Amino acid sequence: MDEEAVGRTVRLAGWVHRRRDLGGVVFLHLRDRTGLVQLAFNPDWTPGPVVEQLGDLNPEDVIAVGGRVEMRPADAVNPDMETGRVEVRVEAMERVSEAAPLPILVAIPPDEELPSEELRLRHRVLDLRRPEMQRNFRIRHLAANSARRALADDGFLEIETPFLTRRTPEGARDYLVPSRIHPGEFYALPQSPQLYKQLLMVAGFDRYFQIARCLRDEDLRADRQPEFTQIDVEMAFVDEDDVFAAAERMLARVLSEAVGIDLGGPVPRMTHADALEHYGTDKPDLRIPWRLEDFTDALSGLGFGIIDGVRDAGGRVRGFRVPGGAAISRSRLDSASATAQANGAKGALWLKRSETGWSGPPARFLEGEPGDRLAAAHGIEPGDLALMVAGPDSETSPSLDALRRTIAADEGAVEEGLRWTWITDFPLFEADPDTGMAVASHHPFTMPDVTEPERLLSDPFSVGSRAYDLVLNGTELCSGSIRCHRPDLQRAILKVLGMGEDEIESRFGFLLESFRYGVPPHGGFAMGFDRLVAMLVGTTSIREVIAFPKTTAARGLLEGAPSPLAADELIELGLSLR
RNA sequence: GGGGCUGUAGCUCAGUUGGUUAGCGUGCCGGUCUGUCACACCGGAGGUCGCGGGUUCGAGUCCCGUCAGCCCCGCCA
Repeated sequence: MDEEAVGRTVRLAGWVHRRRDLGGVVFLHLRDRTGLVQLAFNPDWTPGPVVEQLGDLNPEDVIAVGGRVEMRPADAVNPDMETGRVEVRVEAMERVSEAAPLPILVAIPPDEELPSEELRLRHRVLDLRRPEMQRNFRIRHLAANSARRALADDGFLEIETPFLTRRTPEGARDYLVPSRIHPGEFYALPQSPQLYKQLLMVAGFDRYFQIARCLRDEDLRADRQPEFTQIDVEMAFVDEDDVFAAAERMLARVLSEAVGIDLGGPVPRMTHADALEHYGTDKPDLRIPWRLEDFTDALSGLGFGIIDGVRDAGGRVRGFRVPGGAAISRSRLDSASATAQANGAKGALWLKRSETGWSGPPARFLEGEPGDRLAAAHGIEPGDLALMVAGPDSETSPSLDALRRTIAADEGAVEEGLRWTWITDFPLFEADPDTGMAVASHHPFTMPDVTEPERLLSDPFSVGSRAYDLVLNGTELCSGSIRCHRPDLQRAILKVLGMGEDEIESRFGFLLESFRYGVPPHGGFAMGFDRLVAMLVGTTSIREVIAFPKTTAARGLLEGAPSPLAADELIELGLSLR
């Protein structure tokens, strides 16, 4: 609908977005998925009955009109509107459907806040009509299409896997489906197609992908929904370089075709150990220029009891320099200390350097040479702040990660743009903090970086893995690994995780059995599609890119899910409630 | 499971140390207006202050509980 249509007689249908009744002449914005266009009603070209009917029109009525596309008068052009140079001079109109008064507005004035998310979800069909939401889902569609085409062009085959699956108690809680035919037995909805895609590799499908729904019965967040979508990819006869290249080819195409962004060359890599050392987290936000440093040498042995005590206990003083941060107020530093405590540390230490000297808790130990040494070793200039946490790395890392992110956000130190990185060389196992038991740091089907099963059993925590994550701006977007295709290593891994022979057989026997008949080395990844799209449209809540999301209490407000079952329905399923 | 924020008209919000009749904007209804685009102007209707209990002469305001939404921790291989 633009200049090229001028002079044409058209028939348009859509929703009444907004109406401006000037008495003799009436303007109306008609809206559909493609946008807005102005309808002009004027007694000079609009029949009387149509003009009369206009008075009854409500916002969100569905109407169909016939008329002629014309240029607007020069002084009535709206440069803010895509179709603002033209209008449709209406000669006929039909009111197709009448809209009741709206619980929430679709045409929200520019200075008005959005309705509460509760109301937006309850009246989702109205919320989704807003042009912003229409744009989100157009981008989601483009991204899915690009990913599918990119993978297909790369030789991947799209194959579907079951929704009704066997429960695998590792990992997240499963959503369960009672079997009517087998009372007392349950299907599990898949947390991911992990095992099936490995079976497809054994089945000879070389390169598989699926845009797959995954379901996990865990507590929710802005970036976590009970059902979410992954671009699930697996390939045989590959190493990490092959997987990264495939992921990057797909990503480059999605970014370029959906939103016109350039991925910008190969994604850099960082080891898990380096990420923890320099950023305190395995998903660093590289838009923040500050890196963690070890201040232990510069600050210990000066008589500051806290620091010397931590050092003697094997801990370190780590922190980061905030250029110009000396201007940060005492109260904000106090709240920084609270942030550190909320993340497991005893508190945060701070030091400000001015032209005349140091201030902050350790300042009195820094008179003269020690202060100069500190400044030189860590590049601390007058006007800078150093924010530090003392303790074991297990406490300082999460605290410093939180501090680095909150202070950077406060100070406007988060740079624009997209900063991607692969995180590699994860440990195979982590110790459960409560029980000390080994748990898989990625998942139990990851290839260890050792070849002897004995090494796994004797010293599991020293074993590395061939797992990797793709991190964007501090968000884990994608995760994967080269899989363990050796039955002996796989059994050893499951043993380390605390399973006996019988349990291994009953839960994963089908996988290990398949490995007996010729299994190709394989690996892959799963990319969080909702998070990717959220990033593409510029939001952090994946509810903005899911048409009908659940609330944080896992309810569907629109349809009213979940809902109770009647007694006879329970009986048919062989269930009774406590 | 834990912590925090929010809940007042259809919607977005204000509401002072507890005090008389709870307000602005928008939407809705009625009216005027022939080039608007958040049209403008005039008039009107609209309230279980989330719900329950308590303190008080008196509670939107204070206390306890509860429900809902959101954010975070735990959890999410």
